[in-house]
Amino acid sequence: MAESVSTERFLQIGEAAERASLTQRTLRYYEEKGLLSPPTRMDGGFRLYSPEDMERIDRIRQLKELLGFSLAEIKEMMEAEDIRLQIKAGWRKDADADEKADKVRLGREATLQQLALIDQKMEKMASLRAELAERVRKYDELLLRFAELPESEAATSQS
Amino acid sequence: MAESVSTERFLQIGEAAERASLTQRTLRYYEEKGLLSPPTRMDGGFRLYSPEDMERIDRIRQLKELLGFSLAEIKEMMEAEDIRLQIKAGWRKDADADEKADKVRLGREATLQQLALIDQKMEKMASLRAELAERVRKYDELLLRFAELPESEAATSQS
DNA sequence: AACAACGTTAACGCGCACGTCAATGTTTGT
DNA sequence: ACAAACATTGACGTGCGCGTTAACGTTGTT
Repeated sequence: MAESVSTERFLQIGEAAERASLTQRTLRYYEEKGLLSPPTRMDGGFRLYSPEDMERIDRIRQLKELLGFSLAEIKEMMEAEDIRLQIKAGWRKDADADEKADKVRLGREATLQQLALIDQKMEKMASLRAELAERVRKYDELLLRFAELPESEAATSQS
Repeated sequence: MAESVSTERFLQIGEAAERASLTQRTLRYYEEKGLLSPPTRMDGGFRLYSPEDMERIDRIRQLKELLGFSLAEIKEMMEAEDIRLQIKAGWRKDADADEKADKVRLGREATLQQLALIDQKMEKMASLRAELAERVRKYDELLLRFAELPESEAATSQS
């Protein structure tokens, strides 16, 4: 009844996949590609995903779907996540304060990098958005002119 | 010296590709897939891209790189662009005012759809951004505590 | 002990979005 | 008239991100 890995909150691949809205194949694939560190296993060899694993999986999904990064790119970017999860998991007792501070600084830097990327992308999106909004304005303008001159030739427009 | 298609502002595939930061293969591929309507040709068969074609190509690039849509999705979305370019190119004289207004309405609707998609994506990005910013805040907090307690065990943090 | 439900690895397959020849034709400068 | 630069249409190749199938082992329930 009691497993070695404190069964609470650990999911095996079926539920993990479902909760993450991914397939089992995808989770195994991410592991193959080194995006996910090999999860703990049950005695029989079944994968057990920790809550931290689940967080990480979610982050991967966001980076991929939202920002459209390739798995290779994401692997690079996950440096920040790695450090954060290490910190959350509690410090190694063999590390002294200076070492810890260095890690935190690294995590901070990597996160700032990601923020910069996001800001860049949001800027471009905002400008695309503005362009489209302006376009709608022009459509509305045209429609108004149709409404005003019901039966005449409503100006063959240019710009 | 003078070509049939008023050579001004028309680019052949080499320059077109370079200006769009795409390859010639990609332009031909987009044409194959119906994302680009067959451009005009020189007498020898060389493709000539109009400024409108170039606009369209740029829009495709934006939708793909910025928003991460597949070419199939983009093809659907380009309905709006098609209508807009038809309008810019001047109305067909065989269409009456009602028909024109309908077209404009269609273009408007399609553009609004795209706006909605962008807004959706921007919202999600903003929330990811907030999450990362908060994370940086926590890093800074941690670093402050390291600075305050120079040599003691600086709290094995939890959340 | 049996059986369904769930998991494992390994291997092949597939659609997308092009890359990369190869063989050939066109345009342009001299 | 000829070469160098540029283009054309196939056709096959490629990397990514998984899907799918096969053969087999584990877990939980009855």
